[in-house]
Amino acid sequence: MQNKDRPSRRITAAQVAEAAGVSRSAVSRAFTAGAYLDRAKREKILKVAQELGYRPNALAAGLQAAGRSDLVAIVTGDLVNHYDAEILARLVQSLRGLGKWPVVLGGHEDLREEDVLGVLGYPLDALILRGGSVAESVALHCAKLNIPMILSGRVMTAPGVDCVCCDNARGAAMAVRALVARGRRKLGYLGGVPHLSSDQDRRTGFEAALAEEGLSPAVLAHADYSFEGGYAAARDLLAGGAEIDGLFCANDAMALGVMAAARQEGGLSIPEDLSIIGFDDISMAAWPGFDLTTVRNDMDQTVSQILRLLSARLEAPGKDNEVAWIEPELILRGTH
Amino acid sequence: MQNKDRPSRRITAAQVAEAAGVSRSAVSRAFTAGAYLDRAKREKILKVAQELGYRPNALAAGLQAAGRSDLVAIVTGDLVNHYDAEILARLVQSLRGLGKWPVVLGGHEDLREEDVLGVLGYPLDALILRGGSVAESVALHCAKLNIPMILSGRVMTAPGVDCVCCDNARGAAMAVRALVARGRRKLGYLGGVPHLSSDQDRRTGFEAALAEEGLSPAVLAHADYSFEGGYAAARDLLAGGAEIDGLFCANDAMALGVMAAARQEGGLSIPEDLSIIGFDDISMAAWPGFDLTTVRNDMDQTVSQILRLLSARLEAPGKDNEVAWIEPELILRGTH
DNA sequence: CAGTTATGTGAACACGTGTTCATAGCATTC
DNA sequence: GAATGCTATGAACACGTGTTCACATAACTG
Repeated sequence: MQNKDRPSRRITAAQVAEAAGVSRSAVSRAFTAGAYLDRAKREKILKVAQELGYRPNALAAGLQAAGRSDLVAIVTGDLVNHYDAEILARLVQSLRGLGKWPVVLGGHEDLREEDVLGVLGYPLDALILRGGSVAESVALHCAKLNIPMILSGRVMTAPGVDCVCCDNARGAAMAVRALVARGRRKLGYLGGVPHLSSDQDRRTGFEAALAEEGLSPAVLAHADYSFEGGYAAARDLLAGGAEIDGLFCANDAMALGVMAAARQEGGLSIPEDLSIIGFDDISMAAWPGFDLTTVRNDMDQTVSQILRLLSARLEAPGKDNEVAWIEPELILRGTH
Repeated sequence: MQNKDRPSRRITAAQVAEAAGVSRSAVSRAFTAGAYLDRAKREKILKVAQELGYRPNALAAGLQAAGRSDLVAIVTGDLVNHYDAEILARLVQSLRGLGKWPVVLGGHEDLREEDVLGVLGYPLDALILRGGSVAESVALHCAKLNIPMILSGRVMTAPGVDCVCCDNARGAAMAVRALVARGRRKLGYLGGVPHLSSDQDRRTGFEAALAEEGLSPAVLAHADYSFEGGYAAARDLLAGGAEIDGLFCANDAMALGVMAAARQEGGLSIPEDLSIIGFDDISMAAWPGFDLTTVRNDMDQTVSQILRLLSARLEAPGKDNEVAWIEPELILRGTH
């Protein structure tokens, strides 16, 4: 039916060669920096190529030098969480700086493990996994395929797997000490999904720091990391008559929800009636009207460490796995 | 230096064939649904493949049947804008439903046109471009490469380019009428980047609707689509003594910033002293504490239209270009 | 001038797949 | 029993590129 030279096919180097009256090799060389090629010839080829709209097929090129496809998969957390969205933006930008192309997965609630495994069909330079519960299974497959994996927000010990993680327990302890220093004694913890290690670490850090002060938790609750979840949890706590004067939340979004509920449903003043500290330091936390005291889980550091580990791994694929710890920092604003 | 059969190379179909004692063709057939292959043989091959951790190389497979690489590039807007982040999340999820892999670009302020052109090196099934100012130039290159392009948030007439766009002027008019119905007469417009057509359309729609009511704009200002920008703009307006009783903002983030500034810097009550209406209806607009009246730029509809146009284009590459209009909807909450 | 080195060039190969082609065995049909 | 159709299989090809190889030619060097 269709012509053999149907225009819907992409222009190929051979066609450029024919049009320019040179060999196909010359065309390839024209697009390869530092290749031996007569200057005038190269210019002519590039001109013809531009006219025809030719561009070397990256798929074919990637097939060539196995082990450098320049594709990097990113499995991101739910983008409704602003922390994940901001991390992703920085990650995409930085990867481009390294000449890599990011293939993005996830970003919504229900990430299918099947999809993550599917992307491994591509000879990825690396897989960057943010948090998530599928890490173990994915790491196994990555190992067999010799695809480096970088885990962010969690620690895992496996060959070829590097990790970037915030010292969650320490961050939680900083929050506790700040609350205690303000005279708060009846402290609660509002966690997220309990089976995530980051949540567990923040909770145990909270409890340990509390114990050091000779205190015990007044409340241990959990929601779903969302503003709405934090709002609902706080409303339930207030309705249940929970007596707390300070609340440490496992992320900023929930903390903001708690603030809204405390003010609107409970008629409380913050921080007079209730101190609140969040975690992450998303850009929203600094907004006037929120002015949230929080534990910074530094995004710039996280991303730059991810990129450092990535570069190191690409340079020495067999090197020992490494864990880069991000030091939390307490950002004092107006809610504690 | 390194062994020819060094383990750092990906397992290939030929190796599986040798290990299973079959031909390489058989291995390929084992992974191809509906191919003639003895059932026992297929099972054996799949078993050996799993043991070796073999997975067909998607790059080589994509090279095979030209025109179906299953790669789709998404050029997203700044992910600090929650609207773009939420759209991206939905887009990524939906594309996976179509079996496509999204390569994501942008997400930050300074998108380099060079990057967008670079991704065209891959034989993309399509390029999805959100807003942006690089559309014309990119469309030209896409046309030459026969890569379908879908533009969202803007309209452009070019062969092979389909568009999804909100009726911005109509949305602005809805906001104006709602404000006038509330008795507001001194209305201002706070726009975003003035050279974007979406901003222009919202502004002209604002002015036209105002003219229909026999009014003229009290203020025409603009910021950068961010909360901080909205805050600063509102502060300046207040300091400059601008007399307005209603403000229509070109997106929700700025509207929220304006609210914060009006309350904190100007001591104003909303909506008693100043009515505010935003645009987009990001999830944050519904948060208690904000409760922002806004013009919904429906994300689900936008994404589903993008996917519909994508499917149609893939099915019939030569079909006429199409523009899908999204009808804006006024969401009445507490700030107008 | 002979000898070495640097520069150009096209043919051929390799990358790893999906698919066509030709062939063969086997079962079913008339 | 011959003819037909279906299933199964390996060899060979095509996809589009980067790079090596072999071989020229030109430019230096002593």
